[in-house]
Amino acid sequence: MADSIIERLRAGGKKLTKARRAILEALERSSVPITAGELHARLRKVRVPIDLVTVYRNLGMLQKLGLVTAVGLHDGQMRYEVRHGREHHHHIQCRGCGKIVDLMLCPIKKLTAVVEAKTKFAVESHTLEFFGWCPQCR
Amino acid sequence: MADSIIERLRAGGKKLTKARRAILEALERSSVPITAGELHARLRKVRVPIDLVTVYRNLGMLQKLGLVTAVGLHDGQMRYEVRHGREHHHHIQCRGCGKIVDLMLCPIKKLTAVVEAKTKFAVESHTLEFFGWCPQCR
DNA sequence: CTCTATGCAAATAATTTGCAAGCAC
DNA sequence: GTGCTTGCAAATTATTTGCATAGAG
Repeated sequence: MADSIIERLRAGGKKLTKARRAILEALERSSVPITAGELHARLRKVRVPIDLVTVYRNLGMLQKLGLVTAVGLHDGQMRYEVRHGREHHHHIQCRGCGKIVDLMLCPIKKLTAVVEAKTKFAVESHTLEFFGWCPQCR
Repeated sequence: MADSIIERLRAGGKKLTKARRAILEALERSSVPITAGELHARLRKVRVPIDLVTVYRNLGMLQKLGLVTAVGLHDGQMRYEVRHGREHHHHIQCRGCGKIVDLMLCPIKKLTAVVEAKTKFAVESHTLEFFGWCPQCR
């Protein structure tokens, strides 16, 4: 796990517990965003006796620190992925099998100024997700 | 309420009930997406005695028929807006007061071909939401 | 009349909160 | 030691489902 993550935790007055370390490592292992439940299941499979509540609490905290990003794919639950040290990107999910694929692109940056001019809002973030049918399902 | 909506309902084997008409009218009155709960509250305020369950069931059905669109703004609940007869667009929500404003723009159409080429998915839809701070809250 | 729609109660599912005990620093 | 953390139980919130009755076409 990157040193800078530990620094960011310290800067937020957070401690590096066993549970927390396991959560961060599991998140870093995943190439696509996963739900709190999936994360919890993966940890238990590796014999990390952790409570689901702890997973939720840590995901929330990591999000506030900007180390993790939440992704909502409209299926009733949130998914989370490491943000720290990874490039900003978006996703596409298959309507058939639910598979998620990273899309290493973002056409929004140039648009932010337009949005700010139109709305007078100070744009802080955005979400962009695609839905469709993967090669196997279509 | 537009005739074509009634036609679309009929085409789907749906009836035009009092509750359904009220839901559609309330949705058409709203300029921004609203939650099932908000919709329910507005109907009761106008003395339309309808059950929350009926609201949910109708929103789900209208979505399947393509008459309504679901918008997820990452705050634990879905919002819905009329799609039929309105132009495709996106939204921005204030992190402070929660206010939602329509953004009549969409930079994604041109991008769809790129995404399809990259992923081999057949892209069906997308979501794009902005978050930031409105003039009053920043 | 027939089939869809609704209300009411109850069930799910995801996520959050309270509190006492545990662990990092 | 002291304060952040965790586990366990319980509460919340959003949404869904079962079933008998009511209503549209």
